[in-house]
Amino acid sequence: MTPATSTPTRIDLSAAASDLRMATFRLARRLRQERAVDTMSDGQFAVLAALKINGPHTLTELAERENVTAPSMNRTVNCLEDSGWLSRTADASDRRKVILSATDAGRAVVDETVRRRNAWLEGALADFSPRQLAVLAEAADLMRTVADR
Amino acid sequence: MTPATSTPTRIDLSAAASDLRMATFRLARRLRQERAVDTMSDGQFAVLAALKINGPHTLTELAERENVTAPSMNRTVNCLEDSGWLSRTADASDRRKVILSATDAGRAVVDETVRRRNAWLEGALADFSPRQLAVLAEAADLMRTVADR
DNA sequence: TATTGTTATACTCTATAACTATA
DNA sequence: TATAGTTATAGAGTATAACAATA
Repeated sequence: MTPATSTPTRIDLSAAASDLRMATFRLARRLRQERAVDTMSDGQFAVLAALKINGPHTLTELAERENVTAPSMNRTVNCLEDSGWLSRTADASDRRKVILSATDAGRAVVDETVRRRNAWLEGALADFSPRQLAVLAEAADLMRTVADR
Repeated sequence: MTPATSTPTRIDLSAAASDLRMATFRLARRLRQERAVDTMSDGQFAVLAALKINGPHTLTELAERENVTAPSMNRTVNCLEDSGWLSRTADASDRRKVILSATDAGRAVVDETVRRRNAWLEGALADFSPRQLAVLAEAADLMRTVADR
């Protein structure tokens, strides 16, 4: 805005970056500790949650979304299918393709896992004021923007 | 504290927790991609950074800190030692113990990685307004508070 | 006997290469 | 010939069990 704020802003940028980097790693580490009891692996959960939230996908779509190879995703999908959380159906228009969908049980597992993983953080956030929660909500949005660059 | 406000607050709390948790993991994952040495794994870097920042540790201390078993940490330490980034020295007072320290080269690798991650994040934050940077700065402070619970 | 570090071995996750079926 | 999915096999990383040295 004004010249008086432009120089501090440049200094703040470097400090803000360093602070945000350290805070992000520390919170990620703490959150990882709290979910150590989970039965499903991170990769399996990410796939199941994507299917529940964004609807059915093909194998290649899931592999690209999660940045893994098709054989690796195929193994993850096999595990989820063996557990009854995911089902394969043939694509009528292109018979090379297989449509992957979360089953009712799979959707329930996603909800339950999200609830459990959120529980600790919700407890921690309960001490904060509505204004502080709003700050965190806006920051989360900005962080997602940064991460998707 | 009326029923009219308590219910919306509880809903916001759950959503804020979920958004913050996902944003934190995504940003941490993106930041971890910025490294000084491609051959070093995330686990190896975390150990080396801990030794550089918090000083020498024993094997058991490192294993507990990183939430892995002693044999697993021993393997990580062996890799870092083979690369010349970490050194073992005997503990004079208790000869069962081995003191693990980052070498000069190891400290330099940590510094370079931190520098790269900060530079990348600064570039990403450059698009934001002073108000948005202030939001991120306050959020970083709150996140640190949560992580230290 | 308990603790610290280490080795032996197995399991999980991911990757590359090769194969089958379909477009 | 190219694409979608799958199987075969190998390389990291982590785990449990067993062992050696020291307290």
